[in-house]
Amino acid sequence: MPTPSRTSLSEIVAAGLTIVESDGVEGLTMQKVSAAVGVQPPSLYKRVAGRGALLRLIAETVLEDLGESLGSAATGFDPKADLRALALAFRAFARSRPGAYRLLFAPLPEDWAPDQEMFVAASLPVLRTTEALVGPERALDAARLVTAWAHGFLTMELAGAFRMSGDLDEAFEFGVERLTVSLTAG
Amino acid sequence: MPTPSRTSLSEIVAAGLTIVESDGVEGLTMQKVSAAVGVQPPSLYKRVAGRGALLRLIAETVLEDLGESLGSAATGFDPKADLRALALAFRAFARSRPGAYRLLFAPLPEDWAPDQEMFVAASLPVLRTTEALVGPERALDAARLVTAWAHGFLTMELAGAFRMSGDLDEAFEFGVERLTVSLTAG
DNA sequence: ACCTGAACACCGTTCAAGT
DNA sequence: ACCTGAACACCGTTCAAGT
Repeated sequence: MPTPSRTSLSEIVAAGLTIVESDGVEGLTMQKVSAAVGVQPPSLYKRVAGRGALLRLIAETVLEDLGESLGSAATGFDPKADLRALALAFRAFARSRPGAYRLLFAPLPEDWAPDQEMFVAASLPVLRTTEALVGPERALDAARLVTAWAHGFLTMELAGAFRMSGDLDEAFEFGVERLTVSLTAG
Repeated sequence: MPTPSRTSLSEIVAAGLTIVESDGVEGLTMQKVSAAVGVQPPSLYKRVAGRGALLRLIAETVLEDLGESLGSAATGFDPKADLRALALAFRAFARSRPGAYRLLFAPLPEDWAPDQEMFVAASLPVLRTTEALVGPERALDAARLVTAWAHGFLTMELAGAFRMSGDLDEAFEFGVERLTVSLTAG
């Protein structure tokens, strides 16, 4: 006699996302997730291979959201304006969902990092913009320069790693400007 | 009747550093540490407040090492050459000790992040170099641009986040060059 | 087919008891 | 003064048993 389903994979992922945001990656436990969806911990394993697999699913969801944010930030008309818009969208995303953002680059247990292609897909708007700026030859190097800077900046901002003195907004704008210059002067 | 000490704080930290390097931050358990120094887990609490405190001590050790690496990379004579040397030293450090490097920016449990001033101290060579390049006014913004890029690049390189196509060494050199240009053209 | 309780191997941490 | 074993509250995960 079949037992009626009391939860679903998407509900589990959604609950996990909420927990990651409030308690961080370390705070995501199968027990919290199971409690959030109204089930006992062992039942989760009917839908998810384990904690690592769940973290990957959550991270992939976040990557999709990030990709959408970036995708709608770039217009495709003015590459210099797009570069700035992408940077601002990136920062806005990380600041509004710091837990989710941190998950993307957190050292996940046992090779549960999200699929490589999902990172590529999410950063496609950046690659298109740098291609418009520096041409196809250097587009990838330029995209790496920009994304590395943006990611590093946000990681350090979220970690409070440079709250020394000075305005962080200004520091970010400084970065955008100089990067834009360096990619258009070449 | 006093029991003879069977270990020491420095031995514990050293053992922890080794474990972080081999097993990652998540892999550092008090049990592994205690086994490595030849003691029972509860004994560690005589010298260290807990796992978080130990991680902080380890991270501070790593920060000191990084600061030394950076400090000996810059000569102080040629700021442009120093910037490149700093970037290469930074990358060499992260690649030779990825576990230790990752620890620096890992989300540590409960506010156990290393002291703010230790980050500042470690990155002082970068600040001195950018000051020589762009002047005292913009030195901090410029240092943040460089360190954010370098940190972001290494985080993504270590995470395998952009092993797509293309040469990573080349991408790194591209970044150094463009950043140097952007900081000397202003 | 899905859920559950019990169980196992692991955690961090506390504490009374030993020397 | 330092160490230990026992204990506690928590983990992730497996599995036999229920419906």
